[in-house]
Amino acid sequence: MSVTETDVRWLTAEQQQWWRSYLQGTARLTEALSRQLETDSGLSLNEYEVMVRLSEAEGRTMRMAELASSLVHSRSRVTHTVARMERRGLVERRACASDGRGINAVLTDQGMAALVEAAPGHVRAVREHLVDRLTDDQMRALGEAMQHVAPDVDAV
Amino acid sequence: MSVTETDVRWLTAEQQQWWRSYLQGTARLTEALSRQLETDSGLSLNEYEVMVRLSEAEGRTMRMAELASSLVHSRSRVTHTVARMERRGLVERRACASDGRGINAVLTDQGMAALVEAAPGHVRAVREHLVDRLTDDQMRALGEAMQHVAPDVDAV
DNA sequence: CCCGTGTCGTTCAACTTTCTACTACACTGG
DNA sequence: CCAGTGTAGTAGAAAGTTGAACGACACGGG
Repeated sequence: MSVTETDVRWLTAEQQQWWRSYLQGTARLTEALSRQLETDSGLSLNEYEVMVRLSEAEGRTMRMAELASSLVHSRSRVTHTVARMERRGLVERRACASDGRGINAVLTDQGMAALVEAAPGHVRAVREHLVDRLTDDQMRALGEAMQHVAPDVDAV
Repeated sequence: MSVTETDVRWLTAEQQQWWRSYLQGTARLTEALSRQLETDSGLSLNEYEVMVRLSEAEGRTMRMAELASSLVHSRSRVTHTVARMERRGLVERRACASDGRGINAVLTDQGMAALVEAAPGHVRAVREHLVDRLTDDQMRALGEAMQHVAPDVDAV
C-alpha cells in the first residue's frame, strides 16, 4: 500500500491544542526574557547563556565547540557571539594547550561581574513569567517532558 | 530594609534543573524542526507558521498585525517575512476594505499547496521529536504549563 | 613517517531580524 | 470639522545568524 495523504498520522485535536500552547508559550517567554535582559542589563539572552555556562565551568573556561553544543548553537554562531563579547571585555579567548586546534573561552572578572549584576533581574523574570505561575509539580512535569526531546544527532 | 543580594529569590536546585531541561529541550526541538522543514520543503519554520495561520483563517486572510501578534513576532518582522513570501508567490497582500491603514495577507493557492505538501513531514517531525515520546498526560501537562506564561503586555 | 580522514574554529557572503523613524489613516473630544 | 493622539504597516540601516568553504591541527593505519 502506498503512502498517501490519508496515511499521515496527524495530531489529535487535543495534541494540537497542547502543541500550540507550547509554541505560543515559548515564544512569549523568550520574548519577555530577552526584553528584560536587554533593557535592564544590555545583554542578549544568548550572551547571558554563554556567561552562565562559563561561570559554572572549571576555571570559567570552555572550549568553543563545547559551548556550542551546550547552547545548541552552530559553531559559527558561537564564534560571532564570543567575538562580540570579547570586544566588550566580557570574555577572553586563549589557545588551548592540549589541542592545537582548540580555543578556550574564558569568562573575565568583568564578565563575571556583569553576570552577577544581571542574574537577579533575569531570575525574577523567569519566576514572574513562568516558575511562580506553576506548582512545583507542573514545573517538574514541564522539565521532564522537555527532557524527552531527542538530542539532535546531526547538528551543524 | 534595602534590597540586597541575599534577598534575591533564586530558583531552588530542582527548579533550576527543570528550567535547564526546558531551555535545552526547546532549543533542540526548534533546531530539529527548522532543519527538517528547510531540508524537506525549503521553508523556514516561521514561514510555515505564517501559512498555518493563514490557512485556518476566514478566506485564508489575516491582517498583518493580527498575524504578528499571533506569531509573537514584531510587526516589522512580519512585514519582511510576508514580503519574501510574496516574492515567492506563497502569499498576496491586499488593501483592507474596512480600514484604510490595513493590509490583508492572503494565502495563495500555491501557498496552500506548499503547505499541504510540507505538513506531513513537519507533523512527523513533531511526533518523532516530542509528541510520540510523551504520554498524553505528559503532553497535556506540557501544554497547560506553557499556557501559564504571561501574555507579554508591552510587545513591540 | 606520512597519508587519508576528521575535528576545531574562523571567514565571508547571503539572509533574517531588530530598531527607529516615518507616512497614512482612524478615532475622540472639543 | 479639525487638533491631538494612537494604530497599521513599511523602509532602511544596523546587528545577528546561517551555511559553505577553508586552513590548521589531530589521529589511526599502513
